[in-house]
Amino acid sequence: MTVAAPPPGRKTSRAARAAEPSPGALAAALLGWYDRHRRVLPWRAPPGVKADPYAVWLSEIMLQQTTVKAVVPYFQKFTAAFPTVRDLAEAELDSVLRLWAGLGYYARARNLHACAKVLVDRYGGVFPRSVEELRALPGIGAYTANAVASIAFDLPVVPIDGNVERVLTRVHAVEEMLPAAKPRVTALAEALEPSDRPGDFAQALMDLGATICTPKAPACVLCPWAEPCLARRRGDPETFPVKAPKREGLLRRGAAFVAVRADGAVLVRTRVAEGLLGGMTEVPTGAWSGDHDEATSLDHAPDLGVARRQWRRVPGVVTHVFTHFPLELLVFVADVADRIAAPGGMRWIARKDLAGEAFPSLMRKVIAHAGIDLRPGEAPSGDAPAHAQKPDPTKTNRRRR
DNA sequence: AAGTCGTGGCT
DNA sequence: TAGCCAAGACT
Repeated sequence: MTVAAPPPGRKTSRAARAAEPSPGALAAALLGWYDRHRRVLPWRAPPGVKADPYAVWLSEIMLQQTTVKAVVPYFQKFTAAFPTVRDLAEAELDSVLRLWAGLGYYARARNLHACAKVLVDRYGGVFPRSVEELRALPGIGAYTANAVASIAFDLPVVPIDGNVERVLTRVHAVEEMLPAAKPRVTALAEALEPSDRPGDFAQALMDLGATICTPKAPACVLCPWAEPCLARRRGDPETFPVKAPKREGLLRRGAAFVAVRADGAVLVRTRVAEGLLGGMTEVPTGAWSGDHDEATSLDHAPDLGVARRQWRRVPGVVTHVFTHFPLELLVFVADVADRIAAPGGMRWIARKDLAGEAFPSLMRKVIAHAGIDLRPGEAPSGDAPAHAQKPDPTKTNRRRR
């Protein structure tokens, strides 16, 4: 199946074109590479062993727009806490969100839980074995349906993710812009699908994209598809895939309020179930807007019946970048008495329970900026209030100049 | 169908 | 450093 490398500075000759490997040969080369270089991942079954649909599904949901490195510890936590789909279905949503906290895209956790319930209620806890039924489940789109179908059930379908798009647009030098080129990429993938080992083929394509055909500085010399790859022949593999430039979001600002009781408890509330950080825990904040007025920040403080001057501004600002907008939060801290009641819709969280709360990363930054260490087993010792600790300069963004 | 939806690691 | 972007889904 090996094709002679074209001479340097070549034009694609008729002979070279005629010698292009067949789809079957390409698939065989990729599977051979996979057998030698497949990654060992916690959710991946050893060679020759059937994959566990639950592990495949859980990992695929976690891996949506998320790196393997970030997912691994979460996958471990989830499988330990919820060994089966039924365990997950029977859990409270809040306990799922607490375990998911920090991984981002929290709709995935809500849909994960909803999906587990449907699987138990309607499928007896057994994953359906068709793409159509999988696709109809909460949180499972075209990609994940194909991923589960191929990896867990060896159905002959190809999940098209960012890796596969990159590999195929490079091999074929697809100049059409994504996502417009998506149908073409799908066709290219389907043309390569081998009659056997669909699950390995899918994973091989993704491993190739993740370890060899990387966005920057692809390791073409190690690639099983180096010779037929048109992008490599052209010498500019990094230019593929062609994507439309995305415009940046506008900066939003706001104020966050960390009320700390004498016993160390912190005032929090739960965000609405849908939308940004839906269902997650937060300290009270004012609105996040492009025209936040610092002078009136305290107007948005929770009503604890304390004087305005009890709120002291922590120097610096917490910055956070969401996918579609950057955010700057001023942080105010107030020490209040133990007897102060939580305003409606809010509650006090004991110091020892802070680490386990469903705080998204943004809120962990805010709380850390306020001088509170969320790490479990790090209760403040002695007289100094927890928030009197010096803010960690590595996690705090002081205003420059 | 284009906008919404997180986060951290990498270059 | 400042952008880029990772095994996308949903509306």
